[in-house]
Amino acid sequence: MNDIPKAYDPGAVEEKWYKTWEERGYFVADPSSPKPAYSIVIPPPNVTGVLHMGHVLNNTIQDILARKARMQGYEVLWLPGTDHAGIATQAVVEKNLRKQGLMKHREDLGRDKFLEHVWAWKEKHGHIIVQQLKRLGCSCDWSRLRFTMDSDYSRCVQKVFVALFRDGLIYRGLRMVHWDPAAQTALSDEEVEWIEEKGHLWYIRYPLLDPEGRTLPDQCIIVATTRPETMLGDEAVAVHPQDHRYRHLLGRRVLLPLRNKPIPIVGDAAVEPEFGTGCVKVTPAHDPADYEIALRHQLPFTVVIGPDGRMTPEAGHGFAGLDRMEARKAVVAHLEKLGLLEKTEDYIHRVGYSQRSHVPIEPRLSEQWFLRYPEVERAQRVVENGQIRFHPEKWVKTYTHWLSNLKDWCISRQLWWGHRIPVWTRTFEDLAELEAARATFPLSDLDTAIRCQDRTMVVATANPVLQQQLTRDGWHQDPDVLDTWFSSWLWPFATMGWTGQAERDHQNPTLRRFYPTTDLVTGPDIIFFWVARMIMAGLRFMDEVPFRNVYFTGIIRDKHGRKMSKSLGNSPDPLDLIRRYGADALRFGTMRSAPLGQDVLFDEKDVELGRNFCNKLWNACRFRQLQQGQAAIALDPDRLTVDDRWILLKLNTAIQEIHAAFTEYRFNEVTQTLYRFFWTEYCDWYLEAAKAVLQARDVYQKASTLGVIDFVLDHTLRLFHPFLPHITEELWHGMGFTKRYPEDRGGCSLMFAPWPEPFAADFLQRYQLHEGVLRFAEARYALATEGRNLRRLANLPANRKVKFILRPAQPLNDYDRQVLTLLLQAETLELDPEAAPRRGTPTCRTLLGDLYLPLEGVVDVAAETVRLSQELTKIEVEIERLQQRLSDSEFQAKAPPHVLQEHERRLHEWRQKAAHLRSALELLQT
RNA sequence: GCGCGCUUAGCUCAGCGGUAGAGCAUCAGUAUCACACACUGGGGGUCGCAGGUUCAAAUCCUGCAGCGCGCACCA
Repeated sequence: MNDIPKAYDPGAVEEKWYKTWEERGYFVADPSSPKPAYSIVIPPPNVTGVLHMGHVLNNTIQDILARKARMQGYEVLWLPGTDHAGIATQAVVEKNLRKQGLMKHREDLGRDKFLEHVWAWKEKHGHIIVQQLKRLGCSCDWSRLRFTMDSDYSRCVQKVFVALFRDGLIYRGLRMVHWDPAAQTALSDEEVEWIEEKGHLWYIRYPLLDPEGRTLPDQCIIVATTRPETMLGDEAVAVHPQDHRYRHLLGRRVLLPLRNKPIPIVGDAAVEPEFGTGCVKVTPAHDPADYEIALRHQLPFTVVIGPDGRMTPEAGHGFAGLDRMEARKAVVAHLEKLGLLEKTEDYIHRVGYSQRSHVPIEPRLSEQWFLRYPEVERAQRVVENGQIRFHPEKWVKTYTHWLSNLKDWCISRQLWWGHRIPVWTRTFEDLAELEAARATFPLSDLDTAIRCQDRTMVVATANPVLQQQLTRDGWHQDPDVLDTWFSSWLWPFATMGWTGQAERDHQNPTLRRFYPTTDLVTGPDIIFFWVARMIMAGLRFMDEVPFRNVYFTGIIRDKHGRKMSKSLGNSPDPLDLIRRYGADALRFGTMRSAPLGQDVLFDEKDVELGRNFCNKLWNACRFRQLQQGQAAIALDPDRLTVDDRWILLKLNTAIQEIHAAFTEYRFNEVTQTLYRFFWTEYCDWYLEAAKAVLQARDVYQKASTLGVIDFVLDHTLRLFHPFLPHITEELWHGMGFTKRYPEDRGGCSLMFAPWPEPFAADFLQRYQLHEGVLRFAEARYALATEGRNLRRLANLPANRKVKFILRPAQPLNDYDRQVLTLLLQAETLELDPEAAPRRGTPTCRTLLGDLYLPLEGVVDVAAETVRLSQELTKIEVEIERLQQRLSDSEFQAKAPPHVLQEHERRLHEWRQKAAHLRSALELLQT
């Protein structure tokens, strides 16, 4: 017991307890438990990723919620898992294989071989993030670890696809999509980041042709463009049909420079006459707006930029093969040489970048699969009417705005790593043959949906037998995979074993108990990608919201407010922080600096503070352990000192504040309250005062105080446990608190000890815990501070024992005197109602009386005179202000009585202080 | 352009109608027997600007400015 080390060393303690909890199955959720249910599903991290600060913030919050719920007596399911992260993972593996020289392009290996490599990569790296979450202390039910590419999960994805396909919400079509030339795949609208950039507006002359197709000297139409390289694919020039500058040219043609191709001038209302020259070059295959114009005017689609971002042969000699950015320079150079570049203006515009590969996206015309979102209105309603609550609430607006401006979701990706689209097609010789084939499909198979167009039959199926058969029979399976989010949006129920068969799902104990989940904790950056879509999927397939509350964290930034990124090198490795400071320290520091709804400016200092705090907690318990003597088991009202009552009241206040903060998900406030209570109120004041009893000989009194200490520490450890799970568990056992609780409620582990509740009224009454106690205790603490200041002013070192004299303004008993002596670090404190100071005696006035440091001549008279005069001036200003206030008849008439009283009390206090200062000054002068 | 948020001590933020607060940083002192990852004391703010409401405004209202973030097909 007395060999507890002076400094807390988290390393061994943390690993030991995590292992114990896991081995004893404490994290496992039992659906058959009689307790009420509490559940969270983890936002699945990338399976091959590593832990970053965002994960730390996010998962610490989830762990706090889960651990608190367990203590509150809930059966807790925190369901963990990982995400296959299509583009990111495939890109990493491709890069790796290329580095190893195993391939140049994935086609070199072929689909099956390539996927073997990805799976091998997943097997190799997949456990890393899980291990890291464990190291952080996350109390997930690991027996239920899920992966979005698990076979069960894949079946869910396929079933959902088939169901939506059957309902006509999923369709395939030729569309202009956002194309990522680096990953070479289509993206959804949400995956494009619009970044404002400095660019140019190039004004290009397109020579006008006469009706016979001959060039007309000096007659040109000038178009303005930010992307001159696309002109190689122009098929028209458009003007507003009502624009009288150009109306007469409608129907005429211009000669497309560099390609020497005649193209028409068309009238289209989409053209804004005010912008540029009022003439738009129309590139149907490379611009969404131009695509629409082209459809309206039946223009051809000439593709001049290939899927890899290089110019195609269609771009013509001299350009074909160039990268689009090189082509831009080349086109401008050529135009300049030909004298067709009218002018170049600087221009700030927004360029779409792929969120994944950070290259400019390229609008591209291609066949893709789309989803018309289901349950949109209901999804909007459940958030607006509070069935799902957002914290902070401000995100509701963002959410509903997005939902009311939805476009269909492009769900196909030209990748190999992911859920392959479960669609097989076959084109038959004639309709009769098609009908014959169609008749062979059982209509009762809910996992299969069929659509026919002409002689082509499209079969979407999640039925594995049928899938194999179709492949065997030579049907063609769609080569694309689904957007990763198309699997993530099913996460809350697919992870719980959803099958889509109502009866089976109804029997599923996990779904029954734990769906809908209670809380979701995630970043606002994926409100559209994930949160909104989960709500839609939940409503569609479970007919119930997926969660009751969504807590949106802030984004973790560095201490300068910059986003954390690998290239900036400002992203600390959480595992390194854990090694150096401990997981508890990291958790506490992160939570303490993370206010609700605001970005978190992370500083390693926060973690240091967390470590220091753990050390403080450790030593406070160590101090208790080092005390000899027996502690009272129950608190004895007759033996409680004023300090005991004070700390009990402060504890109650802290519990109340913590409850209030938790109901609003204000985790940083909880940590701040805990910090203040434990460090300032308990350690700095209460423990120091309690030493008066602990150092005395009265064993009964000492037992009582030790009882209070144990009572407070017991509560403190429980309150801290969700934030600092490891150290609190260690101390819970070390202090022997397990003996105070039943086996399943704290006797074996702090994890299941009861969550502290504010004290009941009869408790407060029995121990006489009321306002008056606070006043008196705090007056004594204020006196201590004043006295320490006196000592400081007299330049007396803190360790020099000195005598203080107090002329008491109210009776003080011997216990109070002893406490004050201790708090003042005094040799003695003499209570003398007649005390009259000699000249040059440092003195101050407190609520409890005038305090003297009877050491003449130790004060620097000049300096002290200045200081006191300045203070007097300040006080006189305060008095003046208060007097003015109080003499105002309107204030007298309208201010509530307690405010009036408070002002009068304050005025009295200030006047007392002023009077004392004046006499102190006088004492110095003479 | 529309919407949202922020602006309080050197830094990060609390406070949201009745004497301006915390942590860190800073300055001074301390090896006191829980803790130097500590203790003690101090200094530091006309609460972005301008109006208004009120007996009383950092706090409520209006306008302005600066910063940040969403959303929007003006090439």
